[in-house]
Amino acid sequence: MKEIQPCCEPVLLEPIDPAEAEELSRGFKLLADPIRLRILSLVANAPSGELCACDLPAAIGRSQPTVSHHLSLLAEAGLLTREQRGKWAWFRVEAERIAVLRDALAVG
Amino acid sequence: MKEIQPCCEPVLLEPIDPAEAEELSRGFKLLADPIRLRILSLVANAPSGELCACDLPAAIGRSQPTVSHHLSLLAEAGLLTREQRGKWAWFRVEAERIAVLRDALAVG
DNA sequence: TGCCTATATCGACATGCGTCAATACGAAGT
DNA sequence: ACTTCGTATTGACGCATGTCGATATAGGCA
Repeated sequence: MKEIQPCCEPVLLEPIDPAEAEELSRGFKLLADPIRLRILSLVANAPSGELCACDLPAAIGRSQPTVSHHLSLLAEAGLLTREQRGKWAWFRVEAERIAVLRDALAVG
Repeated sequence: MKEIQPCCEPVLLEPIDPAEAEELSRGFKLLADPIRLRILSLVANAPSGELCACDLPAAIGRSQPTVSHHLSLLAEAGLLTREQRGKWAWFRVEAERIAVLRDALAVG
């Protein structure tokens, strides 16, 4: 639905306006859940750089609908990209998207 | 209550375990609100490096209790430090704490 | 066609959280 | 002591969200 924009001034280095704060907070909300962080970590550290959704419920100990829900949120925001291969869905991390959030926390 | 630990492996560079994910997600939860981001930005960009709580309700357009609540959350987590001077409360950004969260998003 | 499996969606529930009015606390000044 | 003013706390409200069971969708295979 809403992709995280590759914009946004660094929060600590320059004043941000309400709109930017709203935008950035939407990004951090996605990182504000331990399951989603573990999903990102698992995908990022997969040997091939991608991970099949089928492995995630067992790997993180949540139901398939719950995992599917989190994957959708991460993909909608552009933090993950989904590639359907046959009946399996493979995911990769979109590093630049995460870098946007990281850079917003740049310290003087 | 819970301070953000200066620990935590980079999410994208090495696998994180559930406990680290829990810990990190608590940190990002604090950044997952536009009002708190604006507070951090206002304090960080204050000319003297510190800001009086008294200026915040007008600056961000929220009630005094709401601002006080957010300030407490940020201070409890160590992202802000509070200094009471007379009846005024002055806040500073604890840059290293925020750097911990930023570094967790390090990209290969 | 029919079955199996991987994934998505729906519906419902409990919990968490942002918000403010009202109130309490606390420090400085008269 | 009393008042004033900045801040913290309480209580209550609505809304968002994480979760799962049940169900739907869709692709591969026999």
